[in-house]
Amino acid sequence: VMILRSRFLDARRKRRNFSKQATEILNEYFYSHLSNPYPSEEAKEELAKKCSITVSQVSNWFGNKRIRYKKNIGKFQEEANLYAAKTAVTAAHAVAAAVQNNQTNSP
Amino acid sequence: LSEDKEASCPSEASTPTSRTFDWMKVKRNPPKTAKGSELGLGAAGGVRTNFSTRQLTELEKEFHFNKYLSRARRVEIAATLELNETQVKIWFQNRRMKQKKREREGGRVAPVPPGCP
DNA sequence: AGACTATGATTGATCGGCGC
DNA sequence: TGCGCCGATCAATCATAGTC
Repeated sequence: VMILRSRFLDARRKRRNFSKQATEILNEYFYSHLSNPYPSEEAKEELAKKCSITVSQVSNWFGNKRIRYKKNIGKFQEEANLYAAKTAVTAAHAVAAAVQNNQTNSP
Repeated sequence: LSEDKEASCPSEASTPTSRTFDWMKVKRNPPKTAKGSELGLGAAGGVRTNFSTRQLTELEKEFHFNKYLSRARRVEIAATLELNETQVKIWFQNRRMKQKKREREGGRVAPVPPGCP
């Protein structure tokens, strides 16, 4: 197998990391759906659009993320808490906004 | 539509985050690539087989001729390339999916890489 | 510069569902 | 009851990008 992996055909493998924000969006979805991180085809399309990447890349990202996450959950603990807190803040803002609406719409 | 809440029965106590959900426990059965008996070679099953360049070239050539294989053709190719009929079948299966994927998102721009040389 | 790690892509093979 | 296929996923690996 030391046989030269004539993968020179995979020149397209010239990988480029996703933008910081794209990774941010993907991680946000992943950790806010940690109980079932399997986005539907529609969700993948939406994420792809937001991240400016292809649906396949979104699939690859989740595939790699799931495997690597369960391979070493501890290694992602910090990251998990970070995004958990982030979504909590977002939720808090939503609640605050809802309250505001309530006060202004139904006095 | 309500979202998925408790998709399963995670393990016992733990922090709100990082509970062990069922998807994290999923384990695939090892490949059963054992060809007949394989007494002589140690290419036993349980391991992902690496197709040689020759095998891939032949399979690719055949694929261009037929996207789908007949039973007879499959037997022929499997014998010629020293692979299981299942491996040949699966290869074509995967190859078709790969083709579909390339067609699906293949029609895009990018023929001109701006600054490179 | 070199070693080590993070990460996107590839791919042989599995899983569940469908049709015959 | 079994087989081939599809679509999604797994899991191991490849090759490169990033960090130290």
